[in-house]
Amino acid sequence: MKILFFGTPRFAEIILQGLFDNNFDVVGVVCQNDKPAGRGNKMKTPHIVEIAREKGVPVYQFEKIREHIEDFKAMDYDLAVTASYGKILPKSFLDLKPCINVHPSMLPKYRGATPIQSALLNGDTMTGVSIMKTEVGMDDGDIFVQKEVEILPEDDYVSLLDKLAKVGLDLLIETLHKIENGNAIRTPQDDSKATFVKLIQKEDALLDFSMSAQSLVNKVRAFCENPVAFFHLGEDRIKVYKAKVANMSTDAPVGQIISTKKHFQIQAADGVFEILKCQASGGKVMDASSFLNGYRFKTMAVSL
RNA sequence: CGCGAGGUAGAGCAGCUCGGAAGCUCGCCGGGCUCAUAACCCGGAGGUCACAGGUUCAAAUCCUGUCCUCGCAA
Repeated sequence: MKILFFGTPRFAEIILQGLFDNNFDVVGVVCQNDKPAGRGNKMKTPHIVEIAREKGVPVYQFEKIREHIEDFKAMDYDLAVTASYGKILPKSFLDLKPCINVHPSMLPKYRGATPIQSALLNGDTMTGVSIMKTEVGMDDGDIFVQKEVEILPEDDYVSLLDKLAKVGLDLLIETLHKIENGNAIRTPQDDSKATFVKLIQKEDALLDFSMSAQSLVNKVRAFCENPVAFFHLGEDRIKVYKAKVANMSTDAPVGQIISTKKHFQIQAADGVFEILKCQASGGKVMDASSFLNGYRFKTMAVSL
């Protein structure tokens, strides 16, 4: 069975690599265009391109899928597989050949672009992965199989994504075999239970200390890779990569920095938020003790 | 040529404006105090101040070039 793979970021990389490792016949990889990124706005090629090229698999970076329907018609493949491709596939493409999708949530919960972050933000203790038929609608196709995955308190976006991708790979392989053998069964989603999650904006990552300490920690966990939770301290912007709820209570006002000696602690609405790993503008990411060793506090209250 | 910050001991920083004996916090090693400790006290090791040129009696500090790291914006 010849597979045409669609996907761009890390989640897709893991799935694609897994397909290669299990000797699936991937005949092409479609991913997003090179984009100007970082300092100097140099063009950056998605990392998945390297993974594909290592295997000698052709890579297609189409700006608009619907303008390349003829190209797809000319390709020799049996099934399209998508894994966080990042764009909605047009009906004209979906009508060509069957297409299935790996979605990191227990559909119909968390349809949309940010299921992993949303589960963390909401403090969920369980999430999962679904393999489904790709349809024109947003993540609303029939489900082949799905499996729950536990979210541990210490999980963050990166660790959870890795877990979900691995489970997703297993489920995908299982489904591919069933499709090949003609015994795949799929069941419709219960649309009445569907929930949707939106793209993340940079401002969503601002830490508002009038929220609970746990929800602040959840924000840090959800955004640890991008855009990274942050707050303003005087003129500086501090990005927080890792944090926990400190087991203590004070009567300090919200946003007050409680300790800068051994611990970097800030008062939140209902408790104390402790920073474990952070970064100031222009500086490197460092653990709290290193940060506190050198940082010169000009103010002891977070700008709200 | 998008805007900006920075490279000084194992880590994080000050010193640079106004050139003139390398400092601070933490860690590490040794000793002391303590019922005890992430606490406290005393002592110690550890740095060609990113690299290369230049100016100077003298450069971490001034000038020129190179390499590297990072924040913002897209």
